[in-house]
Amino acid sequence: MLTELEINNFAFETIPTISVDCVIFGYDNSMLKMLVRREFIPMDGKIHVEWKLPGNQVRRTENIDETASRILKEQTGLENIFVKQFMVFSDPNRLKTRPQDFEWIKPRLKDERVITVGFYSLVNLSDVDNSTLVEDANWANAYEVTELMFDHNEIFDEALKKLRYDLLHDPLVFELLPEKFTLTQMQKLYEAIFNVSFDKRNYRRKVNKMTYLIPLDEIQTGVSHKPARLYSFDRDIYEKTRTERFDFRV
Amino acid sequence: MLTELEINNFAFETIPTISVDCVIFGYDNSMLKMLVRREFIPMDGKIHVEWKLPGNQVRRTENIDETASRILKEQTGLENIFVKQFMVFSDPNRLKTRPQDFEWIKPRLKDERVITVGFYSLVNLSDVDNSTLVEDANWANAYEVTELMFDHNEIFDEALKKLRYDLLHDPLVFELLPEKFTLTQMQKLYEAIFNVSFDKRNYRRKVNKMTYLIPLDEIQTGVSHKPARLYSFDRDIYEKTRTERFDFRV
DNA sequence: ACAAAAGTGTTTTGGGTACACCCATGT
DNA sequence: ACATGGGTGTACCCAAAACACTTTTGT
Repeated sequence: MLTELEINNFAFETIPTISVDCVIFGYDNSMLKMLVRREFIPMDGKIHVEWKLPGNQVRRTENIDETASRILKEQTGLENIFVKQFMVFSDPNRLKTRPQDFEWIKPRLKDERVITVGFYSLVNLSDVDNSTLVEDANWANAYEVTELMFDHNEIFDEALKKLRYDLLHDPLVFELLPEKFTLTQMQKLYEAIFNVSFDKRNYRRKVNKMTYLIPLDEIQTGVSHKPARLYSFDRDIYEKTRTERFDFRV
Repeated sequence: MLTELEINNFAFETIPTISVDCVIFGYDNSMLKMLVRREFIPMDGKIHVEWKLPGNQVRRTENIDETASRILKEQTGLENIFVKQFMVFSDPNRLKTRPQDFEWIKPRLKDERVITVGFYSLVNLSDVDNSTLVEDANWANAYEVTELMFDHNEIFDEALKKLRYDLLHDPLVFELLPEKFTLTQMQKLYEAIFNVSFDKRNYRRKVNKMTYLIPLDEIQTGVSHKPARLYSFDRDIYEKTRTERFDFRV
């Protein structure tokens, strides 16, 4: 029989040699952003300032999706957000390519060899209460990512590739849009993530065929131009009408 | 200074809490197959006969792709074969859902919690010397997979999904075809893997646009019908002419 | 009246799909 | 001569892409 303390200790205990790193994408004002964390590393008599992806170790009681959701909650305060694993990074020297990186992580390790699972996630920045954002966190422009610790630039590159692929095949856009949105907001979001631009008429013809995009009896307010109609996404209709060969490409 | 023995021990030492499992697909005679291994598990006074995917632990000196290639070499004798990671399986209870599974793996564990990385691979069965095939290994019909140990049925299902997806986007078919092949052999291969059939004329019109499919001045011999022209795959031309939006779909 | 974004149709081009017959070879 | 798979062309439909003007609102 375990005491309550022992049970708690077990619940929070992490397993060695594996971790989870998250690329958290956010969208705001036509810009695609990503969350990075700052670390101060004292070494050789000076303080190194470095940036990294948020990450953590895996607890004995959770699967890796739960680890990723936990990281997301810690960093953004948000729960029930879509997270998706996309690749494992396992270079035996991945923690040791730069001395300051290893200096930072050494006291946190149970084993010097750690394999990490990359996750990406999508949040709507208007949902994030930036006043509660962890102090050393920052939303960086996803197209101007600076040098990150460890293999985190490689992890980011793969995340962006996978995000783009998945957006073409799953209704992920709606994770980033508000409940009610205009067709132009939706178009701008695709354009930001793919760094391209679409013809408005062709774009609208295409999305008008999507039966799960519901036109509401409601229009924009507070804009100094012709107000646009609002739409919402009906996940039930989407699930019922999606076909095996469905191509979400816009 | 380490002795040679100590260096060797380190080289073969494996890391805890992570493993690699391989779904090895093989093609032969219009059939898609997969490699499974038999295990005999004595428990409760009887011998359980169970099947599982080939898998192994990760050595301290290798990355997970090297682990997968090593498993492939052990099982099929083949080297330099394409292997691809597709998903991580991390349910905290994945080793314990059936008592006989855990009984088998228990003596092999450094830690009761193991997260596994799923890989798939493709081999041409005419390249495999079946006389050297490990005794307890068997090429099973990929469309009639029986119950496997642990979460290996789930791993297989995901592997087949990923294989099909990748075949539509990368020149993977050529891993399964001989050096020189006919267009019908290629078509039959797609049909076996996707479990569908294509119209011969439409299929040929499509592949004729692929500039990296080189028609040879050579035809089939030893067949009792009009001999077909042989083709080969030119990877250089493929790499040079492939575009971002290229769609390999047939 | 002006600025700013909403909204709307037509034409051209290329790919997907459906469909049936003759050809070259071995036996 | 026959059986077997090899090899070919045409017509229809639909989706993608290119392209410009009018409408509605706030200021």
